[in-house]
Amino acid sequence: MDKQRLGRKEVIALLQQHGITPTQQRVHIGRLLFARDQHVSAEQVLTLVNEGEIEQVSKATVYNTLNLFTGKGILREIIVDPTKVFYDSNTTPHHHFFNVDTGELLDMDSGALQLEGMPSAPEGTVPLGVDVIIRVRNAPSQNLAS
Amino acid sequence: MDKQRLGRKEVIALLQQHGITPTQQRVHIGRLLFARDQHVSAEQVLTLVNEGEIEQVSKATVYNTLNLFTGKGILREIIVDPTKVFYDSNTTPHHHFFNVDTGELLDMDSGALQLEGMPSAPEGTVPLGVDVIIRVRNAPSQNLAS
DNA sequence: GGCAACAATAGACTTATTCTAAGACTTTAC
DNA sequence: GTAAAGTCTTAGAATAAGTCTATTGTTGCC
Repeated sequence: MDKQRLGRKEVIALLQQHGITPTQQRVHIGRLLFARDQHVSAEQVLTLVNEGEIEQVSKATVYNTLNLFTGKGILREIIVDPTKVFYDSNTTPHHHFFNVDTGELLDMDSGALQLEGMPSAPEGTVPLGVDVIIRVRNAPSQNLAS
Repeated sequence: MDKQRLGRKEVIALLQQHGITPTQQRVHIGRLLFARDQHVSAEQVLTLVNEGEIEQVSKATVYNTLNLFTGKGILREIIVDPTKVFYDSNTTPHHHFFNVDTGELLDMDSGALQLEGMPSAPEGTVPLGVDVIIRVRNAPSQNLAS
């Protein structure tokens, strides 16, 4: 996980476009998140954001901000690990591999998987989105020494 | 959630077929779970299993048993709700709707949704299964009073 | 019957996330 | 510029799902 950053201006613009007041800490968090497509947990964000920097952000604010961004649609929640939530800074439609051995989450080549014959949502509900997760496990180590 | 039950004999046979020693509490839990296809949380199982009965099962045993059944393939874990894990007593391939407003989990008509062009698992991993979840929310109440 | 292996238990513990109550910052009105 | 109102942030307490530990109970086997 490198420490690449986005410019403040771009992040501020992004937040404002989505009706989010760009406070210092939100911009700070946003700069880390939106630097590139990535999967992070709240704890990782908390660590990154306070890494040897002057600006400190509290745990509560990290959680508030991640939830706010998710609600506004600029971040996507991924629920695959029973012990914690991941956040994906890529909100375009795509799917994931989840390695249950390592806890790693990987993007699937977009376009690789097509869904055919999507059923309509149950009575009285409207669809929010589709999550497809292919659960994988480390291959048993056979002939790894070739 | 009604209290329908399966016969002890059938559950014992099922457990033994999967190499599980059929102890009293495992059979008790199994009778509730396998009475029909359903989605339950560990807490629900704990409540059900101790509902006005003589036989009591501890929390630790409920968790141990659910994990054991999942490992042996007679129960399926469904991770959709960030606050808890659901267990599905229907282990045949099928997908789900998840209502984020109510926390309800519904089966999707099997065969409704087809996956085309499944990509291969990443290097060094083997696939375990595919989870498809359509997230829905309660429809905003327009013209409900017709 | 006695023993070894396995299973169940109560309750303490862990950990991600949320809540609470207080203080700090911003904005607007004047 | 100042004050009131509203919005954010914060530390730390609270919550709750799930796991662990150390002990006791069960079961099959000779």
